[in-house]
Order: sequence, then C-alpha cells, then structure tokens
Amino acid sequence: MEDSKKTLNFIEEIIEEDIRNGKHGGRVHTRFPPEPNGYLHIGHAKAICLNFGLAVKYKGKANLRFDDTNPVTEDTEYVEAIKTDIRWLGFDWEDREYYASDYFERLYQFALQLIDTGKAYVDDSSSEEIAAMKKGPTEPGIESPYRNRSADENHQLFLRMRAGEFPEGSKVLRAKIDMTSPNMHLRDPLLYRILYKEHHRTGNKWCIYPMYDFAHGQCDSIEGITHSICTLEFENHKPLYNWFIRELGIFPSQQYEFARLNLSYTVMSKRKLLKIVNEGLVEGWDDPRMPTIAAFRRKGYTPASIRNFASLVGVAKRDNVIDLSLLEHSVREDLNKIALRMMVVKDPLPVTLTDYKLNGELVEIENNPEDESQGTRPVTFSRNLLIEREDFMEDAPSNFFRLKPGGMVRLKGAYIILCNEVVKDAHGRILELKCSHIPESRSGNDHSGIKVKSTIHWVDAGTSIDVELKLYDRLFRVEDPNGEDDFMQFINPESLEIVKYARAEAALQKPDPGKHYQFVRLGYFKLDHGFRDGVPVFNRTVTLKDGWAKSKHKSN
RNA sequence: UGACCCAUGGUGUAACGGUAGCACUACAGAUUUUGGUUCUGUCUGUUAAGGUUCGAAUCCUUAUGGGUCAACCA
Repeated sequence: MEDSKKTLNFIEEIIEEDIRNGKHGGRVHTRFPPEPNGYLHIGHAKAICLNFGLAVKYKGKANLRFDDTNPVTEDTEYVEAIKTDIRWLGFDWEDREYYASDYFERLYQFALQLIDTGKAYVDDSSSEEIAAMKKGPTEPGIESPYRNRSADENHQLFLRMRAGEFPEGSKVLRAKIDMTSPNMHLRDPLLYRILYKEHHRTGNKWCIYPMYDFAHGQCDSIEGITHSICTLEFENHKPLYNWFIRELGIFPSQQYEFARLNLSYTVMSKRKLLKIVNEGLVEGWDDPRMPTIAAFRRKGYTPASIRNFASLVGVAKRDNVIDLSLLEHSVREDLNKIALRMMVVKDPLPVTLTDYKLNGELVEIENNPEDESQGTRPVTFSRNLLIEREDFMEDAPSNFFRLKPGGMVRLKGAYIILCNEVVKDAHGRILELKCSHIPESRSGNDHSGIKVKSTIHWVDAGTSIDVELKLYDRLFRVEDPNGEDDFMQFINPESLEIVKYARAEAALQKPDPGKHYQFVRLGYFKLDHGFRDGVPVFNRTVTLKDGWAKSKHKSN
C-alpha cells in the first residue's frame, strides 16, 4: 500500500494473468477470514495487508469474514477485538462484514445436495473408529460399514440430526470420496458433527455444525471470492476445496497459499500465545511483549510501520523467520519522522553548576530535528541539574566521549560544562558532580570556540517530574523458540524492566496519549494506559540504535 | 518412508534462458548539539550431481535438506 514495488509477488502475478485473461471479468475479490477465538497477531497483519492491499491495488474488494463454525472456542469478545485491529491497521471492509454462521442454512442445503447425489453419508461410527479406519498416510484406509446407506436413508438421518434426535458425537455426515487416497483429506472427510453448544451468533438454533473444509470454500464461493488466499498448511486441503465446488456446481473460487510470517524471538501460534497469557507470564493479550497487533499498538507502533513491514517481508511460499530487527527498523523509520523529542533521565545523577549565578533561564530546544515545522519548546535550565548516571565515567577509556573528571560535554540545547569535582559517599558511590559551565557556549549563540565530542541529555532538578518507564526486551531468549512443548523454557525472564522514578522535563506532566515521543538517546515512547499514582507511565516502543552499546559489548 | 509443497549471502526477497540485484543485519568511514538521523563504502549467496542449451539461479532427472497432512479445530 505504501509503495508499489516494481516486481510482483507470485500472487500478484497470478492476479495480473487472470486480469489479462478476463477471468471473472477481470474482477478481484479477496477476503480475510479470521476465526474469532483469539487475538490477531503480526502474522495476521501480513495476511490482512495482503488481502486488503490486493483489493486496493487492483481496484477490487476485500471482505471481512469470521470463520465461526466452532461454537466451543469462539466468542464475540474476539470479534470486536479483531475489528478494532483491522480498522487500526487502516483497512476498511465497508459493509462486507460476513460470518460463516450467516450461511449455516445454505451450507445445510449444500449438504443435502451432496447426500441426494450420493456423495455424502451419515456415519454412526465413533470418532475413534473413524480415525482407525482412516489409517495413516502411508497406508490406504478402509471404508466405513455405514458408507453405502441409501441416499434416502442418509437424507432422513441428516434431517433428524438437525432436529436434535441424536446425542452429541453419535453420528457425523461424511463426504464419500476415496478411503485409499494418499491425501488424508480425501478419505471421506467429516462435513458435519453434532454439537449441543450455544453459538455466539446463532444461539441454540443449530445442534449440527459444519467443519472448516465444508464451510470455507463454500463461503468463498457464496461471496464470489476470486482469489482465496491462505497459508501453506492448507495446501493439502485444496483438492477437497475444489471437489466441493465441482460437486456442488457453484462459483469456482480458487485457493492460493503463501508462507505464514514467523518472527524471531517470539511464537505465533494462538495456542502458545494463549498459554503464555493463561499462565500469567504477561499481563494479557495486549501486553507489549506479545506479538499481537493490540500489543504493538499499546507499545507505540504505528499502523504505517506495520504496513510497511508487511510489504518489506514479501510474499512467497518458502518457510521463513523474519529478523525482529526488520520490524524495529520499520518502526524507527516512521517514528524518527514524527516523534516529539523530550528529555528524560532514567537514572539521575545530580550536577551542580558552582559558577552559575542566574536564577535559572529558559532554553529553546527543537521538537524534532528531522522536521522544523514541529517547532521548539522552552526548557528550564538552572544551577541544579540531573544527568544520566551512565553519561559520567570516572576512569573513562579514550573512546568514552561523555563526561569524565576534568572533561567537557555539551548539555543538549544549553551549555558546555566542565567536570571539576566528584562527590562520593562513604561507600564510594557517586552522589554528585560539581561542574562549571562555559557561558559563551550557549546553544544557538556559541562563540566559545570549544568543540566537544559529545552532547548529553539532562533535566532541571527543580522543575522536572517523575515518570515511570516500562522497558521491554524480547519475549524469548532464543531466536526460534518454536519447539512443540518446551517453548516455555525459553521465555526471557528479563523481558520487562520497570523504571519507577525516572525524571522528565516538565512538559511531560500532561502527555498526549495519541502522540509518539522520542526520549532523547533513550528510545521511542508512548503513554501506556495512563497514570500510576499521578505518575505518567510510558512504554518504550523501541530503543534507538546504539553504536556505543554495541562497541562496549564487543570489547567485553 | 505415501502424497503435496519448498530450496538464492547471517535474515528476507528479486532476477520469467543472457551482467545474481534490493532491503535488513554486521563492519568501516564521513557528517552530526541525540554514540540517533543522513551519506559513502565493505564482507558474505544460487543445496549437490548429472543432463538440455551458444548460454542455466531459471528447463529436465536424481539425490540431499526442510515443511505440511493421520482433530467430530481452523
């Protein structure tokens, strides 16, 4: 959406070929089909951008369709969350909000049609018996003893299944295809099961529910979907998808599969994410350490950065693990242009300017050096300041450019200062720095002639305020934690660091919840849900790139 | 050991029989009142073996490696 690449991905190639051939009158109609049983994650974001993006690019349409055929796991809570996320990403399904459950009656009629043409039968076998008769992929299955009931008997039985005359699990409807097929999905797949469960939309109207395979393709067909795009694991379902369309003689939607997104240092399966939530390892689905869209939103990502990321990762058929750094690159790129700069000191070290005689003054500092139109703001400067503790080093190596005894550094937007004395307590902990300033070095009017190697951030001790900072790290310690059962052992125990009392310039007293900030040299931040005991709480969206930290890491 | 799918630098992704390119990462340098940004440069790649061809990442064969499928989940 952001950029139209010159080269096409394989789905775009198919679409352009179809348009050239006048297939479906050159019409392009896609759909995004979430199951409302969990929150959307960054992998879904890729699928959303793909489906809705294709519709935009080829002047077609994209539907939102909830695949709600399993009343046991689905809920309206998820429906609302999903809609919020898609809208936030910037996509619009207009009036095309559909539900598989809207089509239950038509799907039921489709089932009767298959029964009457001898293509489906009611099976009384238990689920264990059915599994046993299917056998494994390397050997042919065997046919059910109920497979050759007459169309008429099947018809009557299916009517009675719907009427609620049979207990849950006692009967299923199956397609009659081929029990010896090497493709397991073609070994008489289940179409309907009996389930006495209330559905979040249809209530108790139904006690039989269609399976995914019997619902999805037919829903596509009903909606006139031209390109039904799904992930690779449905590749083996395609012959079945096509079989239903052919046997029913309905609109021939076509399925295309692409590789789902995997991100390093996290997991993407709903089951695993649910487990992390349920075991209380995070606050919830929108905890900023989660890979959900809601979490990225709360953490301070922008919709544009996620859309751009989706475009950067591309669309192909090979399994992939995308570097987290690509996502971070994408959000930094966006935030650098829009974020308001502010100064916040995470770990304050008092600095007293012993030669500063004024009763304080205001210095003007730019709000965004990348964008002059964002203007400047006045910041209070005085004799008593706070700087970052790690910006001072007593025995500094030669490549440490910040403050050291007898050394000079510029305070961002203000003066160059000189460190004269280090005040310590009995344990040797540094309590305070006594410094002097160079009056002629004032920012914007510097005629001191002095060049310093570094500029550091600071706040005025008297007027600064407390803020809380929530600093996040990757959820998992290892790049690919996707082991089946042991993934929990790779959880990063230090994925959240809370700085309860950082000191911020006074302007942050009334933070704008809609704005993205850059706390100079600390990273990009966004207001979390609000305040804790009157103290504003900020989530760190992402750090700034830090060459110094890297070189330090290397020499260690 | 059945069927289907996939294989290009560290990670992704292009090249549609004719110069292996782009992004991220990493590294080096320049600029910089954020060790940020910006700019410049460098490193690293066609899984293997055969075949077709004047010419193969691309087509064919085989091998190897990886993924998916045996839920009354989607």
